[in-house]
Amino acid sequence: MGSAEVEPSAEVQAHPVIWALRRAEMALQSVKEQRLRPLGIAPSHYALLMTVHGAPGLTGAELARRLHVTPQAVASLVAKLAERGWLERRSHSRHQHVQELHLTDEGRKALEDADAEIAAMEQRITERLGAESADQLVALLDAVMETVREPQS
Amino acid sequence: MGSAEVEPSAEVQAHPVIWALRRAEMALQSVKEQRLRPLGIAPSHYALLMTVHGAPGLTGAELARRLHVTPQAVASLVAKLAERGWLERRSHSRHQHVQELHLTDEGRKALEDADAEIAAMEQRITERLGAESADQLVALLDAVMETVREPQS
DNA sequence: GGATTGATATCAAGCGCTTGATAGCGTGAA
DNA sequence: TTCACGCTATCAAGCGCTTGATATCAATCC
Repeated sequence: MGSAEVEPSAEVQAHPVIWALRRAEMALQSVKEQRLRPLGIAPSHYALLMTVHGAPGLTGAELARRLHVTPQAVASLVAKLAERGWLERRSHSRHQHVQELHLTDEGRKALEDADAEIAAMEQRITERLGAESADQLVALLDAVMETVREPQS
Repeated sequence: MGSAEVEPSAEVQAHPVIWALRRAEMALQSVKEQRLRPLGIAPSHYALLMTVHGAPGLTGAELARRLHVTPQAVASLVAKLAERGWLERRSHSRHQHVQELHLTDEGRKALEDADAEIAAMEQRITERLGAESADQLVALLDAVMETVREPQS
């Protein structure tokens, strides 16, 4: 126990923003996984369920685009979640071999439980930072994302 | 091409900080990989080389702890980099089966090239945000990390 | 001194994702 | 009508990492 909490200091000092971002995100993902594990839900499951919840009737391909993974990865995830009875595949009216994805009632319940955990994390962060700083953090992160995606100088 | 740039809006709205952080980090990692690819260096290679550079003579196990991966993953990486002639394994004086890791001159050169790319990213971000905001972003990210790691309320 | 503990490295198997390739089907141009 | 194109899903193989288990050796305890 007691993770050593060491870091590649040379890199941290050289590129503080990039490393602060990576460290924070890794910590966030790690805690997310710990909180979701008792529910039997992997972070990828949560992301998938959340996306289907926000856009019922999605196809696997569209889901893959939104999650930034390949259609094969989505197919594998969907198969597992469907087998658990959390997700339902209905064939599209026009295109029969296209599958529209919908949450089942059980799926909605599971998502609700998972989302409560994530919401608690978000709330603790917002409380600690304060609403203003939280908003500012989001704005700064968006700026970083835009900057980084701009064509290289 | 043209990534659709769509997002699971339900989740973004529900947990703005967590998602802004994830989006920004994913964008950062994606660009990092694109910039490193022409050099034949994966992000994991870069992180490993950087860590060995900052602490020459590290063992594989210690390296694994610092990179937050398993010793097996490190061993695989080290084997590849040693085969390329970028990394050298010297057996420890007392413990013969323990390997101390050192960069070769070629390894240092490769790391230099890679680091120039990452440094350029950091610089563009800092220029865009301004020094003050960049410092503030780092502070906010550190606060997020601390908050998230605190024992649950 | 000889057994136990702890840290190292390494072998083996599994998992989740990737790239690559294939097949079905609706749409629009020739 | 027909044929090429685009988007869907899916099969197959590979890769990087994980968990689990094992062997070796220094340090420590009895």
